[in-house]
Amino acid sequence: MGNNREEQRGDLRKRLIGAAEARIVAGGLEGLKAREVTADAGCALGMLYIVFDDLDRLVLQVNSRTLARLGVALAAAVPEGAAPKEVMAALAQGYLGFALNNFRLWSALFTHRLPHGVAVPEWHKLDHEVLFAQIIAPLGQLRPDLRGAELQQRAITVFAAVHGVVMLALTGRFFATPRNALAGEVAALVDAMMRGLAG
Amino acid sequence: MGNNREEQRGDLRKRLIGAAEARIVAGGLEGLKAREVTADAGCALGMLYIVFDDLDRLVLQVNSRTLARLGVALAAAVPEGAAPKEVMAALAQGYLGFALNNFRLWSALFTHRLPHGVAVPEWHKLDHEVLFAQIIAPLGQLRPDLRGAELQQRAITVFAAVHGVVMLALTGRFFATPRNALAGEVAALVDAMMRGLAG
DNA sequence: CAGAAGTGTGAACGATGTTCAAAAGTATTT
DNA sequence: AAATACTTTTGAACATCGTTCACACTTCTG
Repeated sequence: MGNNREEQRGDLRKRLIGAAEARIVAGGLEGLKAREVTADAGCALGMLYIVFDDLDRLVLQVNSRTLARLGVALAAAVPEGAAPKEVMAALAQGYLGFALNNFRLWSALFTHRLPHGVAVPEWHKLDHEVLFAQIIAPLGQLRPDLRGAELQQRAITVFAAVHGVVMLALTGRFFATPRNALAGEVAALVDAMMRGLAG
Repeated sequence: MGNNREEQRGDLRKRLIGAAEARIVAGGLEGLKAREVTADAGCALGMLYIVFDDLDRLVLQVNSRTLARLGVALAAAVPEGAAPKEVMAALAQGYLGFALNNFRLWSALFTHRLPHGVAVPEWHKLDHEVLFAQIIAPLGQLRPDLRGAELQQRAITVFAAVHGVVMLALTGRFFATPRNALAGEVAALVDAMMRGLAG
């Protein structure tokens, strides 16, 4: 328990982020209310707007934590010394697994929007590198002709394709992809992309 | 101009949908306000809740119109008598073009959410078939082993992959895919998927 | 034309994010 | 230790939403 003011402020910061995360896990992004989260954290309503600028910035903090956890989960999903194609397949399945196991936190990453005209802070943008960082190396092996910005861009595209399949299956309210078919579809997509790329 | 009550009600319905569409085009989904849209349509606030159940149902009507237009745009994007791979490439570019040219209406298709526990009406679900309907035939030619539900499922996956790339590039607030690189990335993705599938 | 039935209205309600004057707490000075 | 200046916290008040519903108005019926 911190004694001086800085430590107490830091404590409150953590309590607010934790409470917000719990509320999102329990009821999704739209279940996050300023009054509830401050009550959970044991502070007055106004403190939220002193510690963070507004509710949106608090969500950004939760999202950054989720991204960090996602990075760890992806790294853990790749077997040691696997071939590039196997790394890709493992990363895709790891991504799908994380989305399934942390559905509401993962969903908040992509459904949260800042108000019009408000830019995403730079520190938060950088946290999104985990989404494609581990794709770059194996993709570079499959496509030695791609380098630097081009390679990174293609890695983003590969991620986006897998993400699209997972996203539409899990949050799309139209044509339902059955859960038991989802892993197979993701595998088929990655396999096709990799075979086509390496072709 | 309708004279009897049914016709007047139908007129109001159309005016409300048109006004809602215009508001979404002008300011996105979150720029759609009940008071503004009823003022635009020239009726009292309460009429919105008599003609439609609530604001969400009105958005569903706008989205259905957008989907219908998307279907037309996709059909127009495919050249006569093209080979399956070319049809796929043309559909993907057509989809990207529609998203770019109708950004806010297209965006509303995927960012709009119903409240927790409210199911999407069946008639609206069916309107989403245009998203993958035209993919089925060429995909079936490339993969004669896939049939029926499996083929349709794979078509959905192919659409979802392309959609993911377009979505993240256009609405993702992280890693920006430059606009001039987007068409090339989509083309590369479709090419890789098709080569891998047919391989 | 009187009354019944149906239709349209917009003030009022409840929920929500945000602000800010005042209260409570802490540090500094005398 | 008391008085004063400064900082931190509080929660009532505000503005903006979607939504409702008692009432006014219109149209049909006898």
